Order: sequence, then structure tokens, then C-alpha cells
Amino acid sequence: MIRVFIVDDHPVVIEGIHSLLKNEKDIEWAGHAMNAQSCLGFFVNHTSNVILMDISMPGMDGVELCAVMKEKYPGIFILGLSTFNQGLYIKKMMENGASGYILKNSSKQELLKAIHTVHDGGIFFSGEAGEALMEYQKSSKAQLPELSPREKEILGLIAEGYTNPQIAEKIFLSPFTVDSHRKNLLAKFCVKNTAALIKTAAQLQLL
Amino acid sequence: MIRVFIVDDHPVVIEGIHSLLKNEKDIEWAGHAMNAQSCLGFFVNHTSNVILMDISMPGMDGVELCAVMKEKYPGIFILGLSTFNQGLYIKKMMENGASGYILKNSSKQELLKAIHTVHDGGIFFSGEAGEALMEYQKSSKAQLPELSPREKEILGLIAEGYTNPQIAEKIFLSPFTVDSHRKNLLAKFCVKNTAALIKTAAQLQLL
DNA sequence: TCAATAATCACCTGAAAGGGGGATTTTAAA
DNA sequence: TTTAAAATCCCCCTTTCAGGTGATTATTGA
Repeated sequence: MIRVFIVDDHPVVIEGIHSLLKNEKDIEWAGHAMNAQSCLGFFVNHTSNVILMDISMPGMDGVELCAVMKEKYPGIFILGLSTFNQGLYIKKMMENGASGYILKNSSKQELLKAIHTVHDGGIFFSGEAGEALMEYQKSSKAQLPELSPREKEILGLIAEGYTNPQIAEKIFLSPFTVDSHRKNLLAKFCVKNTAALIKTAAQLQLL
Repeated sequence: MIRVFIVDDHPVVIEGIHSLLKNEKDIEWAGHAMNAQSCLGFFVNHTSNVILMDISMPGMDGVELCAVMKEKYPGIFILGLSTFNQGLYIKKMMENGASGYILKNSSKQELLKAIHTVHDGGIFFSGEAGEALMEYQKSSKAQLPELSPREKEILGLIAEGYTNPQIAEKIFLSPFTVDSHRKNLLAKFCVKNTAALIKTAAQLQLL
């Protein structure tokens, strides 16, 4: 018997999935939580093998909650749930122990298949999400340059409108050093000037 | 009798709202569409007074669909529906004839109240959405500077990484002119350099 | 222990951006 | 028709940025 628990802050979504699953013979409704806190508190008394978890929730989001839950209850399988098709989040979710990812605009058939697959220890991706992940992994180096902490810090300050001398004063560095970091940022993002740098960073949600 | 029709690309949402409304005495389920096209095609044969409409859908989005539907069927009331709490979209939706806006993480009570309110010709906003709208309208002038077509064009080219001389060559202008527009952009956005300009524009979804 | 990376600092050069100051001409609205 | 806004153009000067080249010092992982 598959016991499904859901964590989502949208009543409509909880109701919808409940409605889709309630007539399934091999699936039992284990309950729901509307946020990460109540999930952590409430879940102790329940047993569930599969958790459907919204990636974006107020307070602690699904990505973090996923890690905590997997640590406390290694036996459960977590299926990410979202309206978005965001390669970045899917990857983070997987790194934190999720067994798969499904979009809320998936069909009932796809939802059932996903639940069964992860319950059997498999990995499932929504068609589009799967493609997004592939796309992401293929081009991750080009799209998401790995930034050092210092580079992230300086990128943020550049976006705020600070000039090299101002940044240097602010974080107690030589203007030369700040300039080096800035040039490395341009190189890592494969862009020629600040405008393109900030636009790209904004698009990749790094700001 | 209130006849509710829903346009949303998420089966879970359709199912959830259907489930929440099916036991309501004065509400009748008029059907659903999964995208703007099928809504436009399918809706002719149906009568409905209230349409719940997702603002973000593949293809034509709710904002556009709202305008089209209101033109074809002026008698219906449209209630925007979204996971987000985005003042900008709410405003656009309202400008296109919507009677209100509700978040998908609203309670059943709030959903019912919203449906009844718009059916009676009123205007309804989800608590948070309402605040967002107020916040938006209060600060809209400061946050959303009015840009001339030329300025928008040049802003876009700056974001692409083109320099003044390159832009000048591209759109057959003097570099001086491009520079003037650039300086006007900085002034209108109340920022001191390109980095802050692009960040602000990206945050306001102008890119 | 060795290699790789991050982080730091430095200089030179030319190009671009930013802060001022003006000016004329279209175009659209009042 | 007058006015306002947009769009166009020009020049001054200073600062900042970007490209190139080079270096030393942690820190960390293999």
C-alpha cells in the first residue's frame, strides 16, 4: 500500500490531488501539511512512503524541507511538485534527496505513474521537467557559471550600482582586486560588459 | 444560479476547484478549458457568468484571453487566478476587464466569497493580492518609469551588451543621441550607472 | 605532498560611460 | 495654434570599465 502525504500551501492543489487519488485502490491518503513547519511537526505521528512536496512555499521551501525530511526519515520517497519547469530547482531538489519531480499540469495518469515509480525506488520526471533537466545538465556550465563566494558578493554589489572603488572601500579590498573579480565575472558569464553581465545574472536568478 | 467556468492548464487545479465547489447549492459547474484556444473555441456553446482564469498559461496568457473574452461576452465576470502575488499582472488583468483576482492558496471561504462578489458585479481581491495592488499603485510611478518607445528599444539593446557606438550603428543614430537616451534612462530610473539600471529594469520585468 | 583554485594585489592602455551644458526638429496633444 | 514631449544632435571633462599581463599567498582536495 502506498501512503501519500502532501505538503503544499495551496488548498486547491491539495484538494485536487486528493480528488485524483481517492479512488485509487493501492493508494492511501496519509494527510497533508500547508507549510514546512507543520509538516515537520505533524509528520512524526504519521507513516507515509511517498511525499508530494511543493518546491516553493512560504518560509522554508521544498528544497530545504526535502533535505530535512530525508535525514529524519530516510525510508520515504519525495516527489517534487511545482507549477514551474525550472531546471535549477529540479537539480537542487534531486541533490537534496528527492526521487523525482512532477509538474502540476501533468495528467492523472502521469501523476499515478510518478507515484508508483518513486514508491518502487525509481526516479521519475515529468516529460517537460525531464527535458528541462537534460537541457540544464547539458548546458549547465555555460548557463550557470560556478561563482566563488567572493565573486557572488561582488556581483551583488555591482548590481546595486556600486563602482569598483566603492566596493573596494566597502569590503576593505584593493580596487585592483575588485577589478580582477569583476573581470573574472565577465569571463565566466561570457559577456563583454556590465550591462550584459547583470542581465544574464538576473535571468539566471542570481541576484 | 452562478455558473462557473474555469480556464487553467493544471488538471490538479481544475480538479481542486471543482471539488471545492461541487457541493455548493447556488453554484453550477459550467466546465473547463486547459488553454486559451480551447476556451475561445469551446466557450461558445456554454453559458457561464463567472470565469476563473489562470493568468499564466502556455500560448496566450490570461491577461490577453481576459480582454478577448470580455469583448465577446461582456456579460461575464472574470476572476484572475494565480499562484503568484504579482501586482503588475493583477493590474494588467484589471485593465483588461477582470473583476478581481484570487490566489490559489486562498481558503475555500475566500474562493466562495470572491465568486459571489464578482457575480454580483463587485470587485474582489485576495487579501495579499489586494495589498500588493495597493502597494503597486501607490508606488507605480516611482517603480515603473514611463519610457518612450525609443527608450525601451535602447534599454533592450544596452541589456544585450551593446555599447553606445554599436547601438548608434545598429539603429542609424548618432552616438550622441544614443548617449542622450541612455542618460535619460538613468535619470528616469533614478540610478547612477548601467549595472543598477539593468538590475532595476530586470526586476520590473522590462527586459 | 602536489596541484588546482580562490583570493589577493599591481600596472598600462584605450574605450566607454557618466555628469554637465546646450541646441534643433518632429510629433502629438490641448 | 500653442505647448509639451519626444527625438535628434553636439561638445566639454572626469571617472570607470575592459583587455592584457603579471604576480603572491592561502586553502583545499587528490
